[in-house]
Amino acid sequence: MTTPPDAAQLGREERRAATRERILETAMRLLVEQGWEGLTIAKLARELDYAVGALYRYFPGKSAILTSLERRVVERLGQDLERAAEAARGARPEGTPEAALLELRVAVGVYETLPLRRPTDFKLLMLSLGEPRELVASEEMDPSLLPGFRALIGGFAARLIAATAAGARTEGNALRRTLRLWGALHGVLQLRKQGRFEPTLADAELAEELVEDLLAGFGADRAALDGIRDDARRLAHALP
Amino acid sequence: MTTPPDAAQLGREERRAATRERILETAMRLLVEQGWEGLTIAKLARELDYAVGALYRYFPGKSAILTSLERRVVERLGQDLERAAEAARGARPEGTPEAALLELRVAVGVYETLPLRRPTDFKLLMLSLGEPRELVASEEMDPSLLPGFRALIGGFAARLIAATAAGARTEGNALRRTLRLWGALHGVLQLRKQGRFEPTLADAELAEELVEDLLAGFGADRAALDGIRDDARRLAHALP
Amino acid sequence: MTTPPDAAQLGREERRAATRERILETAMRLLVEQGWEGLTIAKLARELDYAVGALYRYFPGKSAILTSLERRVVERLGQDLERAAEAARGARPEGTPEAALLELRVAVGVYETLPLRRPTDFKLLMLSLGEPRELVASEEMDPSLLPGFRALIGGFAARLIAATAAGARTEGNALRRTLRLWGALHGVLQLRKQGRFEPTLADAELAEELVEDLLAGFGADRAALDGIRDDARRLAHALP
Amino acid sequence: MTTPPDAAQLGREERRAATRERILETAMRLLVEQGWEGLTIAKLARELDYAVGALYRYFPGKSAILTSLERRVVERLGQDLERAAEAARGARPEGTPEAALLELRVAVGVYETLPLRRPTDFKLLMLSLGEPRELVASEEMDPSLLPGFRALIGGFAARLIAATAAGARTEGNALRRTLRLWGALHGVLQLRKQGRFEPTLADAELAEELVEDLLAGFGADRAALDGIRDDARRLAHALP
DNA sequence: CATGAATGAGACTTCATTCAT
DNA sequence: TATGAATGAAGTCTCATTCAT
Repeated sequence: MTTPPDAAQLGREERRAATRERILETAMRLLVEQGWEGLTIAKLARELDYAVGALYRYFPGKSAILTSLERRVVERLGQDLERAAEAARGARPEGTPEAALLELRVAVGVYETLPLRRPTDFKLLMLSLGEPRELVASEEMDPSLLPGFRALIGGFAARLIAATAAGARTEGNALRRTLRLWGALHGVLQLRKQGRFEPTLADAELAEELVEDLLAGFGADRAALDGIRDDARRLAHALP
Repeated sequence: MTTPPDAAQLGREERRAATRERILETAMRLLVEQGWEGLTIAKLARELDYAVGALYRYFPGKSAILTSLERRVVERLGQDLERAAEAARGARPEGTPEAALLELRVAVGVYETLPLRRPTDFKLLMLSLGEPRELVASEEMDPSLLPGFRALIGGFAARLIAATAAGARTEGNALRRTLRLWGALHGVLQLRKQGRFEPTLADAELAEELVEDLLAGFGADRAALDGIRDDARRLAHALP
Repeated sequence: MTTPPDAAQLGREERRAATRERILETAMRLLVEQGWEGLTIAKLARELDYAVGALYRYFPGKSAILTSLERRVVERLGQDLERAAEAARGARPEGTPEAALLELRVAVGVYETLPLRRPTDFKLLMLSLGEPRELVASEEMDPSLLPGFRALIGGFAARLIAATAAGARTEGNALRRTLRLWGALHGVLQLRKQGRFEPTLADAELAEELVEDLLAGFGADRAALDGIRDDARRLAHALP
Repeated sequence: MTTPPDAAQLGREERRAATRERILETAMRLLVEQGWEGLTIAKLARELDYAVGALYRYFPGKSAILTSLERRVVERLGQDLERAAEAARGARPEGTPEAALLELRVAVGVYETLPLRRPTDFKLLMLSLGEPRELVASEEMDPSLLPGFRALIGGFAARLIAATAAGARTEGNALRRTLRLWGALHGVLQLRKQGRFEPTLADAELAEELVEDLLAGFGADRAALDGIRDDARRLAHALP
């Protein structure tokens, strides 16, 4: 039942993966451009210059596509976080409270700049988090999504702990603080959509202020936050 | 030629309004139970034991129903805020910083407890705020929704200003702080849906912690926050 | 089973007739303004400031309204013809070929000017004659329509015969000529709708030329036709 | 990567065209049998033993079907005219007045015999010309219909001019005469539907008489018309 | 692997008609 | 008589999915 792993096969597998990727790319674009009802299989196929039936060779159905989209978003966010950590590492003398705070701040900045860096990714998250019903019925929910999600949260929490250890802020449950930070930040970013009602809502600095408020609320020193602000911004926006 | 302009007429108007209400009630339930695509005219009619056509005597179309739902939610939230303000007024000596802080804290609590007090209302807000695309196309968006929304925000902001004036917290732009507070709170509340992934997310105290963090970040005294916590909880949960 | 014909009853009957008339008037307007699908019972009732159900006290159904509309058109056309004959009578010395020709010409003019004088009536005729299917299913077709129609045709034919007898034109089957004349005239008038494709089609003189061609084809003298043209025009347009 | 661009490909295209044809055929039948409201997508699908959705792969909507039907009718009429001209060419010595008159007469005969040769096509024209409102909203009216229509009219006019040049009839504006002829002929043919009221109306010779009347009215010699009548009839009826 | 024809349920909306009040 | 709430079938169109080629 196993297929011979020779060159031809590999080439085939690779082409398959590339096609899957193309499909997901286009699906994501349609999704955020035209909303849920804008993503139809027929439109997707037309956009890809494919036949409708062909898509079903790559995905068992529409909801599988949606699940894959969600996973991709989570994965990319994880990669962003890693890259950001690396970039932040060298910006301050290692081991200092400031270094730990900057690393934490940049990690938050990764999410903060998501609507700018990957608007479609962010919109998908909005869709996912906003729907009272699950996007994809729980039974068919790909369980592999969960670890990715956990890893993300874990990464944040680790940085909070590191910052604490470095004396940058007071004690407190790191996981809970992470979740508060993430939820709050997402909530504020999400308000941007309502900018047509209240222009202030579309304001990009609203999120930055929130993050500083919260970190200050967690015990971080306002002066220290001021000191790293420019570097944090630069590093976060420098991400792909 | 003249029609009796009293009892009979009035009765008819009243029954009409009652029917409208019933329709909205049921629509709301379907919406939050089954999501956007779960609310179909046919299902709504079946649930109401009505013929499909009958609904169109009460609302010109599906989007009119959605708009009405949104307006109702905003209106009720406004009423909640007023009642909460009244209730909070007597709980502390008037004019003291604590009184101002409590009033502010209870106002936030109104939103904080919304998922418990009016789960369907909250879910509708989630839906509204979460959809990247507008629920109802902007052109047909009932403009009367906007003032209600503005009034809500304004009410919050006024309380922030009052608290500041009473010395309960440091200076800062009240409107921007209101928006941050609201967005952040909504974001954290919204995470509860994800409780199946991460049980902590369903935790009711997460929101409370966030609010205290933020108010502290705005300059409020942690001790004062501790002092009013129980009263604030009680007053907010006592709302209908 | 007969109702007492006293004053009150009569008044009631009269009011009933007046209401029927109002309904027909409005129905006709909707019909020609918005086409078949533009005439709906609900719209009709709204326009009349009536309840839907009320209309069913005056007409058993929609098709009864349509039938009544058709009858009214035919009746009014008959009245027009009578008035026109009367008016034409005095314009030329009685008994002369010219008098007979003028009377005939004016009778034709009655139909020729119908689109101007009663646009809605004419459009209804277009609708009736143009639909391959009967407008109103034959079974429910009011048989009283037929006599009116026959009378109309008969009136025309009589004038053709009179004109022949007076030497104004050559022999030929009067009924057949009438039908040819009527059909041809209607056909040309009907083309006006296509004026947006070919402006000439909207030209009012096209019909006049056709009538003269045909009468000439029937044997009438071109000079005589020229001689009565202005009077014929004037008399036909003077009708209500 | 290249797909076989021959047999298979062609076969599919051909089948597609054939299906389109089948749809149009059936639509035309329903249309003329049951009128505008008799042509519904559901009925059409049922008649074709198709699913409703399938039709939308061939036509973007109902009005596209109607437009296509109209175009087909106009196109076929144009082809008929060409064939008839060819057939008439040899029947009389070239260049004689009689040859020109015959060619003209046969061209008219093409339309005259349309109700017999292509009853459904004629009924569609009745529908099109008879509806006061446009069948298909002007904006979505396929502009390619117009040239076909113009060409048709132009063909008639050219023959009238040719006949005049050959001395067969007196001077007069050819285009206007064409339009009169066409409109009048259509009007008389259209009366046939009313045969149930007045049997004479169903009479096939009524149209022939009209045409001769009109051509005579245009100045043609009655004797010449008599001389070509049989040939004209034969040639016109010989068309497919 | 790819195609695209076909399915069929289901979406929203309209409308002539009935009937309790 | 008049009202207007209610019916329910029918309208057009969409869409995820299947399957023979």
